[in-house]
Amino acid sequence: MLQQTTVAAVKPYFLHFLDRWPSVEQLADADPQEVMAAWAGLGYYARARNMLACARTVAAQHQGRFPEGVKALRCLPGIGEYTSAAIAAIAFDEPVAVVDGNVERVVSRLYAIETPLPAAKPRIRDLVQEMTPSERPGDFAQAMMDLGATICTPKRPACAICPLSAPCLARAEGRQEFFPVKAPKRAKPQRRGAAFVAMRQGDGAIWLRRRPESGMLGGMVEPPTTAWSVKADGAIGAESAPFAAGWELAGTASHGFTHFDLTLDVWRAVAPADPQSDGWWATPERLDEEGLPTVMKKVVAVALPGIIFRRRPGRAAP
DNA sequence: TACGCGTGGAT
DNA sequence: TATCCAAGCGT
Repeated sequence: MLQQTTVAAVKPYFLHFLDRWPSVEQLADADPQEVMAAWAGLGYYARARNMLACARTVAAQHQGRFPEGVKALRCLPGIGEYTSAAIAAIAFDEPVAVVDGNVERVVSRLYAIETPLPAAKPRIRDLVQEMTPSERPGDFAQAMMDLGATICTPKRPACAICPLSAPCLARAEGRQEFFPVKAPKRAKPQRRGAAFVAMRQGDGAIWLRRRPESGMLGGMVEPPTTAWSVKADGAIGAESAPFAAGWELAGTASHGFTHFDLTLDVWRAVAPADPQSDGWWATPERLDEEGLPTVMKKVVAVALPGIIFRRRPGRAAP
């Protein structure tokens, strides 16, 4: 959960998952759709699929206990170089280099590394491996990460109280804010599409479907949307709807993803009882449990201004 | 190696 | 408002 995600965002999800699936075996036996719904709002949904696959592997092939050693850990789904090293060092006392974004920043300043990231990663990993003590390597790893998170921060690092200020080469030159050097990132393209929110007469249930397992929002629930194409001028027409109905334009929903910005035209209609399309009806009370990703909650909110999503772990309803 | 992959808080 | 960035991974 903590991969590329802050502790504050993760905490309520983590507590809920531990409560709902307290052991590796229980998670391994979980309903995948329920796991995806429980992850909704946390982002990077491949992590949820990987975590479930990881639990199944640990349960089936390792008697429900995580294997010791970075190499065995590294073979598990969703556990890469950082996570395998963190588990090995913190849980199994293995003196391996644990390098996350915080440590990259600390070390790049400590040695004033001019090579841009991510090209500098191998060099940083070697330096951290040299620094890692054989005694309490897990505490060392967490101390380095916490140093980066609380003192050696991206903006305005607190060098005055930093235990590494004396040997820090960047600090000596007064250039700490210029590290780490990063490769330039490309501009975010704009994309456009349409979403179709169909309501059933009577109970106001909404027509939903599940997205393909791979790709954007893989395995997540949505009101039907078109493909998201390179931005064109003007609204996308109701002829793109998954079924015929009295579609009317309700507005637009915008959402920024990591690598593009999306604008969706939101169409609304009272639909036939049987749309003759892949999907299912979800009543307003059930919408929370369906676990819509954030962009889809925005879509529904545009179509139905009265709707309120409650179960966003740890956050007030919008 | 470079890119695809979410979301929300801080500045 | 715009930008950055967070306990990265898989392909």
